[in-house]
Amino acid sequence: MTNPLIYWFRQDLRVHDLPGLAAAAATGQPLVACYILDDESPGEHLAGSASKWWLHHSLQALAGELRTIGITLTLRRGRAADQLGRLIEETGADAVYCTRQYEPWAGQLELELHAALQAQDVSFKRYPGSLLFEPDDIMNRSGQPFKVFTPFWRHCRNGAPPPPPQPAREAILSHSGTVPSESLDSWQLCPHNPNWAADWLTFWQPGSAGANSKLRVFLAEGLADYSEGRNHPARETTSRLSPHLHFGEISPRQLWQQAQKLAARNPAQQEQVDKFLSEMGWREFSYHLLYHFPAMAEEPFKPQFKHFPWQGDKAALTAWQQGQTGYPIVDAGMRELWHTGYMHNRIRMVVASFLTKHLLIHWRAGARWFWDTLVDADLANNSCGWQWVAGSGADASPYFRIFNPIIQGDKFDAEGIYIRRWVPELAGLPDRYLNRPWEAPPEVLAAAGITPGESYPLPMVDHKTARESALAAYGSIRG
DNA sequence: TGAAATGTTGGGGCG
DNA sequence: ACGCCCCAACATTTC
Repeated sequence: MTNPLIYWFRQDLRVHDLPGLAAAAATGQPLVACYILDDESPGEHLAGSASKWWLHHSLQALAGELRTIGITLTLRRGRAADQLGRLIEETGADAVYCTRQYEPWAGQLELELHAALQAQDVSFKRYPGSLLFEPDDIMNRSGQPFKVFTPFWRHCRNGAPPPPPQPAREAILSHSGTVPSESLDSWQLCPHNPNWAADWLTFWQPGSAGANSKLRVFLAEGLADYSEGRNHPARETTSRLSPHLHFGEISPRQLWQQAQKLAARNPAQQEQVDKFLSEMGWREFSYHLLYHFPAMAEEPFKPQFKHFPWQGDKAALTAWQQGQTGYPIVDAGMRELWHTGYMHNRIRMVVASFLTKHLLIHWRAGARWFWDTLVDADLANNSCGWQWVAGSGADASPYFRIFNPIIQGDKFDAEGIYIRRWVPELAGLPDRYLNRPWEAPPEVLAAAGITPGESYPLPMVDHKTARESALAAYGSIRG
């Protein structure tokens, strides 16, 4: 009688193209599939509210998929090390397999588990599966990690392409019999009182099926105009795959392969495909940076930013969070985030620039808010993205690249579709005043039913003044 | 994956 | 015909 093997699901909530799971199946051992809700190991990087909502539904989807191949997903709550130990005791498993994670806390946990399990004669194996390229494989000529995106990505693209996804195989896993499981509902990952996610399932479908459907739609409809269209928040040109990628419901290798296939069939779209792949490249770059520089989530990558004169205006932070800054494009973005758990990437840059530069609020305050409210909250992308905007990151946008929220709105939401959707109190304004309601003549405001300062806030800061203060603040830390 | 300030050029109105 | 001014359009530099 062979001992069972535990496959420990983490941020790899899929069945297909998952090397660790394939390796587990290849052993021929009976399988115990588990997910452990660990509130302790992540420390302050414990999943936020929107992520928890997603996790609930994603686990439900995964359990369903596993069921179709005869496997029951066992749910446990507690420290991963404790729960794995308990499962080993209960089942007599002699091995634990999982997919690697790259967050500093997660890497630390993997090391500890490796030691602890080995001491009990249980083998612990971790496999790649969340990235196109492993961080240890991508180094510059002097053996150091890349700190600039362009050479990083050139290096990745010039080397061997990522291996193609593994073909789907059916019913290769045998289950090890019943192992007691907690109930997903008892974890209460979904919000209630109030249930702010009541309608989220109408636009999100967590799980592999939802991921594949998003990919299909993107390849068929979004990709053709990706390069330009991706900048326009009202267009449905972006893939919206980020939460699916974060939870590992679809593998990046699959995205790579499908996009390349499409370019092979239709060479005219190569430029669009390359752009899409390079966005995946930014994801890789962030993961590699966080892996090599684990302080990235807490500390500025550029040390001089330790002395940046951030301001801690609580009321200003609240106005930003609630989408009440008086700058329509900023407010639209913040409200999209609050209502859907998502924000278009272009607008993320705009609101992040506004928080760190117009309001001079620390990027970590913004990162924390995103962490709690985004369904795609991801430590690598979030930390690197915020540091990029704030100017403190590796290969960051120069500090003085201060987005003008008025011009950004004019340029990327020229017809005002995005603003009218998320800031409906401005819907009656003609396009030319949508991004500058304070300039609208009284009769135009009256016709649109707007009372500045009441139905919609006046700008909380003057753009020109704020820009000058930001430049002065930056001047104070320049070497 | 910016914006604003500054510089340059060239066309048109006009004395 | 010419110089002058204005200004849009574009280019460069500066933050």
